[in-house]
Amino acid sequence: MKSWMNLRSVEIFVAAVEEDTMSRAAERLGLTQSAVSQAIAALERAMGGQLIDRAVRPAKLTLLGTTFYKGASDLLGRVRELEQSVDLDLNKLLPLLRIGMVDSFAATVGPHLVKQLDTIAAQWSVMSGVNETSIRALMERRVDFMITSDNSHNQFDLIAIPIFEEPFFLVAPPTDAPEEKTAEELMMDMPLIRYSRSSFFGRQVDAYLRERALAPQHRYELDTSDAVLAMVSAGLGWTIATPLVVLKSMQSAGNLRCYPLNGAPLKRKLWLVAQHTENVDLIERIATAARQATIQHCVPRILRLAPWMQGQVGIPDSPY
Amino acid sequence: MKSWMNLRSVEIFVAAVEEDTMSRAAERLGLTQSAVSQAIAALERAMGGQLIDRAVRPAKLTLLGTTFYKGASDLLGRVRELEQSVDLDLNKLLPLLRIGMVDSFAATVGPHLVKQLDTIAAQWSVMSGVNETSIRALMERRVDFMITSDNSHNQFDLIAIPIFEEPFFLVAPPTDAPEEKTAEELMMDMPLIRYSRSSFFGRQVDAYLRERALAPQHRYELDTSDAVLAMVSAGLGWTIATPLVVLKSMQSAGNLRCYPLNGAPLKRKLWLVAQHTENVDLIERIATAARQATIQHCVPRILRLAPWMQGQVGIPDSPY
DNA sequence: TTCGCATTATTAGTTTTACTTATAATTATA
DNA sequence: TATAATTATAAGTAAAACTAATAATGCGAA
Repeated sequence: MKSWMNLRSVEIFVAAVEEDTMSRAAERLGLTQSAVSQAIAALERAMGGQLIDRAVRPAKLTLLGTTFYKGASDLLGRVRELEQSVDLDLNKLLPLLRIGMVDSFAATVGPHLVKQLDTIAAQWSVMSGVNETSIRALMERRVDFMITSDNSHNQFDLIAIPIFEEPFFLVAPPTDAPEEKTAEELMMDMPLIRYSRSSFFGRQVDAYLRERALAPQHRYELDTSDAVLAMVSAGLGWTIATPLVVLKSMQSAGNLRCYPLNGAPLKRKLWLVAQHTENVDLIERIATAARQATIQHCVPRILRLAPWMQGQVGIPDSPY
Repeated sequence: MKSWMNLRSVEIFVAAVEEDTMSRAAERLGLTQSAVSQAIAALERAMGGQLIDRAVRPAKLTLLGTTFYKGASDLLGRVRELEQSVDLDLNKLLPLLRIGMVDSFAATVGPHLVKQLDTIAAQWSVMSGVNETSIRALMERRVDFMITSDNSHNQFDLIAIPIFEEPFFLVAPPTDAPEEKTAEELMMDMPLIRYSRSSFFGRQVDAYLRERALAPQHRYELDTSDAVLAMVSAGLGWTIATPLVVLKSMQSAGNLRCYPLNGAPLKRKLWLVAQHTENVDLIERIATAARQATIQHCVPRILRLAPWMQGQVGIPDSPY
């Protein structure tokens, strides 16, 4: 059960193969020739077969040696990778940092986040298209980090840190009628302005409505949240949105009214997602900055917009 | 430069994560709780950060711990794989052994090889189609071993052991004329019976002819060597072949005459090819058996057929 | 709070392993 | 056959991995 292999002797053997002689391997590793000889002999004893044919000079690898060398040097490569992933010097500038963000986040928190982290990378590439914020972009290494609500990260081998949580709510045009209507009444009165189902956001909203058995008439379907909110603002109907989305579209949307949805609140969670080979300090630093920037620059504006949301927006609990 | 990682402490950490507590990990590894505690503390010191958050109970992994755990358990998996590739108990039967062979080998040496190795596997799958003897079949793991002349193994990460080497020669129908003709005269007198270019063998012959600037008329092209030799035997032309191919087609081909080719002899090398993760003892045992079977059962027949070939057929030097 | 329980940390001593120095043995080459 | 280069072996030392025993910590219950 206990494995006989240890990295030190594997490293010594690989050095011996690569340097062609044990003596040179010893030099490279800062050891005596004797140590190398003993380490390789021990390896051979452990695996029960010769790795090196010493009956000829220069010594040649046996078949066992050849196969083992391939696997071993591959293994050492992975060890180096794992080591690097836990100690990267963050005082040095990264040459390039590629990060994807859902567009509502990119337009609201994004600038503050980049400003705060400016010193960690010489060059930034911030992408906010739908394609660049799907887990696929991360898997295909088009981006290194991602702030997204796509929660399919748990199906893959990725690190995901919760950054921000915000409720969905109902957005309607301002009424001139003095009496307040409830969310339900509004939903009956006017048509739904829909998001395109090609976005994760749109599918999330659809799922919510289906779950509630709400099948409102929908004559309008648009593929950017700006356009959706502009329609609402023009009095053409209502929609479902989250604070960041509304914040982003403030200019184009003008005046809007926000109503809480009844029942258990549907929330959207934004995650910082990264490959698990990514350096940990770096992940943590980005996560911290993203949380801070959101709290500092957006939460106050959100609460001004809809005070009843107090306690519903914020940072979700850490999962690990 | 020298890496701080060692497999033992990685193993201990992984056990601790998987068993949830250090005490249980100690039990699983047959250690004291103290050893586990110390090993993990040492790891944390080496990488300069906490892996486990002990301020809460049950203890939770930190982010660093989470990322490290993923990489670490992956690494351990690869270590086990590497270990297994060098110690497989050949006294136990393999459940299934899939081996591809070029058809001339399968038909001549094949049966003797299988007979000799019968005890190593419970079930055999011997494949000799063109597709099953190309390196691709090995890369796609449709077969575990392969005896082939396809030499593209050096482009991939494969083990290749030379098994047998044999010269190409000219095959012509028996003449009734008492005077001996030279190979060149024969090639001028009669048409070439060609192998289909879809086989590796056919392409090899084509390359040879092109290199020699030989562009003989070829009216016949056939896709099995049996058919080619049957044509030759029927007096329709000449072809180029190797001993094993002729041996294989003896029955269908009847009487044939073999002439050496002039100039540097073109040889075909047969290799035993396998993934380098394959067990070494197994590779070596198959290679040895294949060589023996060829020498014992085919070389004598070849030399009876063409005594001048003495010294040109045999086992090439070992490369490692 | 205070106690008991479960877990982890620390200390000191022991065993094992990794390494060095010095010397012997092996192989290739002149 | 000597000699140059390389590898192996023996004996001793330093470092590490581990154990046993005990102390410290966090949690839940009275």
